[in-house]
Amino acid sequence: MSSRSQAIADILTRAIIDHRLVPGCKLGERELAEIFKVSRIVIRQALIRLADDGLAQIERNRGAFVARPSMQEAMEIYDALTLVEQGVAAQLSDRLGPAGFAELRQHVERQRQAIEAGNDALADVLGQEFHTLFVRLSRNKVMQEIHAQLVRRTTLLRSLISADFDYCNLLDDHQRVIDLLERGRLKQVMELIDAHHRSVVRGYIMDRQVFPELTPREALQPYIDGKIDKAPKPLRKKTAESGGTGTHGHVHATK
Amino acid sequence: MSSRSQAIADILTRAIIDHRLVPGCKLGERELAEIFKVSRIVIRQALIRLADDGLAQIERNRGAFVARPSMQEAMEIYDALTLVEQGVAAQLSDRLGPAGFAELRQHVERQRQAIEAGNDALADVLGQEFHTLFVRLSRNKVMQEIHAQLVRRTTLLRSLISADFDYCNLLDDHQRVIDLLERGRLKQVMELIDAHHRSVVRGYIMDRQVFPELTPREALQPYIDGKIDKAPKPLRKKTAESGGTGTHGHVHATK
DNA sequence: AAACACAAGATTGGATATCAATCAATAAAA
DNA sequence: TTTTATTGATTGATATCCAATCTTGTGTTT
Repeated sequence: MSSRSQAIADILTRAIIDHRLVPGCKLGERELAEIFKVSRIVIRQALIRLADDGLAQIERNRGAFVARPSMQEAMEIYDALTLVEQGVAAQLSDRLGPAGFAELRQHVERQRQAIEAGNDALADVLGQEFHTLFVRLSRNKVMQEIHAQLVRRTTLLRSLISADFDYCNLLDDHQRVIDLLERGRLKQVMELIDAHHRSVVRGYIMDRQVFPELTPREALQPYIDGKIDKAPKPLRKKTAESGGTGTHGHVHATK
Repeated sequence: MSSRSQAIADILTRAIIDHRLVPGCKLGERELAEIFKVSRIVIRQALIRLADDGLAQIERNRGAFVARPSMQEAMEIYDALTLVEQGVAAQLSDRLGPAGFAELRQHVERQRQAIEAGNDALADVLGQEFHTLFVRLSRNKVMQEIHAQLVRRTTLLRSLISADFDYCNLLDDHQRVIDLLERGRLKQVMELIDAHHRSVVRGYIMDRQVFPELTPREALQPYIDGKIDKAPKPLRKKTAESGGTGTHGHVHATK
């Protein structure tokens, strides 16, 4: 079993990517120590890990806060993500066998079903996981870790914006990536990946102010109680109502 | 000023990439605490940072050691580095202006002079820095940090191998990358980057045994005394004598 | 009333001492 | 010689304490 501080860092990470802890939220040592019932030092170690991961920012003598990336940094993160996924696509275009393509298609199918069922939260998660699966097929653990970190940071970014996503578009993109990749159309795949991420960034309107709806204690309690474990269930306020027909749950950017 | 643990992590990182601390070397908390004259807690925090960076490995109840990457991991690191630099090259092929090209050429010229002067250590460092400069020109801080971490890990890898490098070949590669990039030959640039890294990996013969020549105390003392500060001066046992003519310092893999 | 200065309180960064759990290595027994 | 116990050392973690610094609230001055 790994260390306590790592476990706490994992929980904090989950809470952040679940948008239960929003950017700018103070992560006080004493408060967290009480919540997790550990000493302040363990909390500090966890916060160091979060800061190294880009999810928290530690200011000397002021404490740690959930990171509040600038628009500039948001762009850089998406650029980096695009670069990584394009590179992986290039590698996979040579090396990916039928089993790999099958796995990708199966995943897309699962997401399609989630959308049909109107389960936006699940669809959101599956949409993210597609990218993770994509990179995992490269069989490069180092690359996987880099990519996972970037994905976490993009997930954090979503707390800062008031846009939502069009799951169908994203899903179609995934489907097309698979098709193009299988037919060896690498150039088109890479353009699609670029466009895919741009379509996400385009909707970004950074509201510098984010209102925390939960105190850290409220945000973290479910994880401690074990009420939230493996299956990610993001807490997202949907700004547009989710699709009612059950077949095409389009959700568009608001404002 | 940043935290003490960060400063110590930086020193340890420097000591590792300078090959003063070799893979497998035990990083005992008590010992390091005495060396740096801080408490064990600060050391532990520094070690956490190193582990997050992939330079150290923490085993529960056993302590921290300088990372000893497997051959598999070494390959993955180089693959990731190739992927990143190819991606950056693709970005730069659009966006890099004359000033950027001038900066690259100037750097290569400096390395050429170092080689002519027979200063292998400096040439080595400059050779590394070319890659860093290359990525910096992308103006993406997120990407820079990812790349810097990968470079640190490749530098660590060099402690594990008995091969040395042919500076001229690498320098020529750098020169050619610039030329090709300027002429918009992106495809060739990317092939060259791939070949460049492969030529490095090809010489890898991992000796699982590495003999520490310095105790941690000996390895770290110079940094504490401030005798080694900014300019990296790697301590490398050259397995072949450095070029004597002054114009072509070829150094080949041994054994 | 607004601006500034200053003191009190709170928080972080770090030190020290202490304890339990675990690993490593030696010593003892079969 | 192999196996088992014991001992010692190291890590993971806690509690307590202290100094430096930041925040805040108050009071004074203009």
